[in-house]
Amino acid sequence: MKKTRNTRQRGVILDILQESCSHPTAETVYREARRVLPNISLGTVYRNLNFLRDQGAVREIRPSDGGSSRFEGAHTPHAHFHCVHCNALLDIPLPGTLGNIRFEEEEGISAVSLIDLHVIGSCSGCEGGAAT
Amino acid sequence: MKKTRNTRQRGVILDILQESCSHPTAETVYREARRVLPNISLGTVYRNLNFLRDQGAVREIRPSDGGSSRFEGAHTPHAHFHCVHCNALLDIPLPGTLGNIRFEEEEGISAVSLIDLHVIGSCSGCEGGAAT
DNA sequence: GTAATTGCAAAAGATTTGCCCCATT
DNA sequence: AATGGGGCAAATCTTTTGCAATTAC
Repeated sequence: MKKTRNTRQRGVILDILQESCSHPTAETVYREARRVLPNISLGTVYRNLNFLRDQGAVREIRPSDGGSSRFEGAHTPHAHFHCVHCNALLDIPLPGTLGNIRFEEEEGISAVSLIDLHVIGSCSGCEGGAAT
Repeated sequence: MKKTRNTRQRGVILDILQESCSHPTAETVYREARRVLPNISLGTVYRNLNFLRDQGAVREIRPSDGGSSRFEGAHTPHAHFHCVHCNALLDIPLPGTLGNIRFEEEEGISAVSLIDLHVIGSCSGCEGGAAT
């Protein structure tokens, strides 16, 4: 395998994700990163996000409502709650019962590597309010 | 509310989705539709897919691995299995236990409108095989 | 007749990539 | 010094949109 280097850019990007709990988009990570490295480019941010994702250091979340990907430092398995009004993304526990389900016994499934659960609704900040 | 019309294009698109079980992309729906309506445009396909989705007649699935959206005729709630090797998308039952979980009791959640469960792994056709 | 809808083509976003230079090892 | 990685900009890909012409009602 090819060896990787510890560049300042990569470190900064990883730091940002590990310290954030807002699940930023690539663009947001970019803006954050520029405060530390004013010359960093968006392409570099994307390349590193993909790299870190492939290494398992970062997780990419694709909102089911069609916005851009959001990222988080990878920690223990959990699910996500997505507020349709304000677009907030919250970590929530992964229901334990999902771990007991033998999806492999379903017709057509051979092995399961990941369970991705998105709960969509309205967050406390937005209450039941229907945003136009 | 504004009134809608039953155009041939819209009907054909809905038919395609209701008869397919492969969860086609917009592009694929477009190719299918052209067999019946050779002049239909991709823009029309997108407009109608969005329209039908908003009416609840069609469901849009955004693969967590970053491909384009896929569509299905809306039927009873179910989850999806996504094969990382061949990209197949299969309907699987939504685990009943999820219905019992009171996500609203989680910190920050006020109301839940939809549960989106994606199980990712390898399908029977691909077995454990690692595709390059 | 009227307004919703289409086809076409251009536009908009998001993400990727080529290329050449620079920095890490 | 060797080469992985960065910066910049152009390219890609998917999806949306403006507009004039068309069609369902």
